[in-house]
Amino acid sequence: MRDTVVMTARQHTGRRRNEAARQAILDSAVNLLRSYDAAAVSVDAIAQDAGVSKQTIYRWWPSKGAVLLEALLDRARVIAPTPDTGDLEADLRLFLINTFEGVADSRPVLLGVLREALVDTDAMTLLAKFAAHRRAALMQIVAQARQRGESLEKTTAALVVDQAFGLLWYRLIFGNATLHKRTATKLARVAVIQLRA
Amino acid sequence: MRDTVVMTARQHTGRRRNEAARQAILDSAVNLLRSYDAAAVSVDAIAQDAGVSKQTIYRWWPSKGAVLLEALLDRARVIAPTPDTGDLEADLRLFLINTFEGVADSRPVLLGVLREALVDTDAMTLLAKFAAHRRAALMQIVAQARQRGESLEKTTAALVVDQAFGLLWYRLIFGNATLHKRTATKLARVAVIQLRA
Amino acid sequence: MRDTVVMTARQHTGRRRNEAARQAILDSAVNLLRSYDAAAVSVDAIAQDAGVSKQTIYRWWPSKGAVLLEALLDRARVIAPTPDTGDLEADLRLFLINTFEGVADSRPVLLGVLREALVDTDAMTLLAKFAAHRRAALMQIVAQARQRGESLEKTTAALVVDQAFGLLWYRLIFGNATLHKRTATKLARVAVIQLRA
Amino acid sequence: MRDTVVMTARQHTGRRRNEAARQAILDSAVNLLRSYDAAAVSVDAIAQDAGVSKQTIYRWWPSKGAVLLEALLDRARVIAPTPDTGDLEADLRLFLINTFEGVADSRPVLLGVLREALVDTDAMTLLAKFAAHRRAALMQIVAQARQRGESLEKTTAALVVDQAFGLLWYRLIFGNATLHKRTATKLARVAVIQLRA
DNA sequence: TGTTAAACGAGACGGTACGTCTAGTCTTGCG
DNA sequence: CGCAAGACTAGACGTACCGTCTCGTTTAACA
Repeated sequence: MRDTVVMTARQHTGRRRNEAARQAILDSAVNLLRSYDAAAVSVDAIAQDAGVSKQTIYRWWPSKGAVLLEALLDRARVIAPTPDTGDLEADLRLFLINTFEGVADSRPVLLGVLREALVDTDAMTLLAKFAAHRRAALMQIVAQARQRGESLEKTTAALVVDQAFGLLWYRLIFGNATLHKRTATKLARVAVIQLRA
Repeated sequence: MRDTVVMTARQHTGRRRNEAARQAILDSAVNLLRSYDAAAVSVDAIAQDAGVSKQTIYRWWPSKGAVLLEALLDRARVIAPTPDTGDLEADLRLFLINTFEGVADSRPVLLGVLREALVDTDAMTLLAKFAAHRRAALMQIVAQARQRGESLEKTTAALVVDQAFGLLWYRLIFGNATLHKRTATKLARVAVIQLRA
Repeated sequence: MRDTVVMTARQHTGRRRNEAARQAILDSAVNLLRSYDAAAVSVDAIAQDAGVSKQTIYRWWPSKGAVLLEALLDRARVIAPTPDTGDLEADLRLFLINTFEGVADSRPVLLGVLREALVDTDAMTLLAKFAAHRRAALMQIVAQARQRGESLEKTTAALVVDQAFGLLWYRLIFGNATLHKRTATKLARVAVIQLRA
Repeated sequence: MRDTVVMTARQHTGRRRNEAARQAILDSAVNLLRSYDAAAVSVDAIAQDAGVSKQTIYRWWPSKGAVLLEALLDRARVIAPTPDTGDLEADLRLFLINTFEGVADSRPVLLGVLREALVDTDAMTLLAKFAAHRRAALMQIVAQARQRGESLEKTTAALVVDQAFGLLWYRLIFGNATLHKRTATKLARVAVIQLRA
């Protein structure tokens, strides 16, 4: 679809994996998740849009969910780095602002991945791993503060982390409120209050 | 009928909706969601398990998601009442404990509903409405405290509410931590701290 | 449908069968068979069009096919009388002309009945009985000639009769040629030749 | 070979149609039509009996009727060849005997096809085409005689042909008389009389 | 320079579920 | 009891999608 006009068709790469095809697949996955109403993202559609055979998809990914997840990660500004400014609230604020921003325009992708994960156990495993990874990143910020001498309870930290990502997912799913920079700022502030209480 | 002069809303004639069938359908929906691997909850399966024709399901619900959602609500010990003890933290604690308890053994049902909602727009509308209703109940607790004279910011309240339900859904989805009574207690405590800060 | 504007609704007749309802049902059956694409003649449609409950249909007829068949017979100019002019060819000609004429604008009805008969054994029994009746009428013409002294073989007569009605149904079904008055005339002529050979 | 010629058409890629599946489907269609009460020939039943997915049927045929028709043709001992013995009556006799024989044990199949054709327009189109083909074959026999110098009217020929096939279908449908070899012989004789009259 | 084997496109296949449609039965309350 | 309204069971219909399975082609790497 995208290729019809300009490109002279992807080259075969013979025995080696065709990186262009991989990219085209991930692009198509994201595009379809974004453009259509979420439900309409079938593997056939991805394959067709990417100008790729369905088999090529299933050669490299075990399921649709896995494709979507990799598409998410590949694209993911979602993945905010762990800052270390020496100030707990500042670190939290930066992390959350980055995360919220990255997530904002990936909403359909994230929800698509979640949907698939709720259907397919394997996909859920992958997504859960990703979520764990993100929690670890946020925990790391608290750990840094603890290493600087602050006395912060570990149980509380776990709660705060889940509250933060919970807020994120909750609003992504239900769309009841936005995930602005201001929200992130406020969230960082109250998180610090909780942690130090 | 056509002859009668003043029509005060047509009398119901014809066979009435079979309430037993309705209950059987909702029961089966819940049972299947609970017992099997989530994916196996097909409309055919529900119909068969309920000893009902598929048509009877589609006569009363627009889609599978709608059935699951109603099953959820129907059963919902999920739906905790809004307590009013005169103490903010106590109210929050009670509400959250009840909510967590109700949710605990409904996990497969809730995730099934969520899955369907992510596929089916109508189902999502319904689920979102339900979620809004629950948020309102929690907000009500804060409003009660405000009426007792406490000065609590509304924006913060909204954030705290979404954090609480966010935590709930996040842990339901990813299963990374449980939703104990202790968690609810702790959550209530930190929520109060946030609100009063 | 027909009734909405003018009629003031059929009266209930209490314990006795409502003849108006019977007529309305047969009318609707024929109308629907004629107007729509044959396939759309459901019992619900007939009931609705006749302003009648489905149960009323099934109270008096065993199946849809039976309704259609009775509708056919009721309406049936199809049912040509057995003429007796004293001349074999003239009798045949008259009978066939009448039959063809009656059949011409009942094509959708006849095909509808046939369709139903091919699905429903009971309906087929009824239709076969009707067909036998019609064959008997045509045989009667030959019998009359025989009584006038003509020597006509019975086996041949049976063949000629089936050829005539066969032609009729064949052309009704496949629509490959029309059933004009001229066709009837010609058919009568060749039939006589066959019979006297 | 196919390769030697200049190929303008696109090369076939992809998995090729499974001929065994096609055969199995047609076999099952015929078997079910024969064995069960006509009505029980559902697409699901055919698919199951053939060990084939329903989608595979719908991939290749537009409707159930189309499958049944092809099953009929595929099997068709129905399709008698056009003989050319140099004698009109002999040719007719041979053709009709063959046709009757072929038709005899295909009765359920033929009626099944007819039933479907009366429901489904596409199927009717196919069946009508088949019928036209058969009429042409019979007409051919008359044409041969005309070429040998016999003066046979064309209009009469058309009538005779429709009478013959009409007889065939009429008796198939109503089962009022059999389609013996003797019937065919007699039919050929009277047909010749008609044609030469 | 061939030969081999992985990667690829196309696309058929089995399976499972969806939501729709009918036939025929059953139930309720009015007349 | 006849009737209108209309819910109910049973089961077929045709569609959509998943993940698997050929085919025949392309090309990197090896012989």
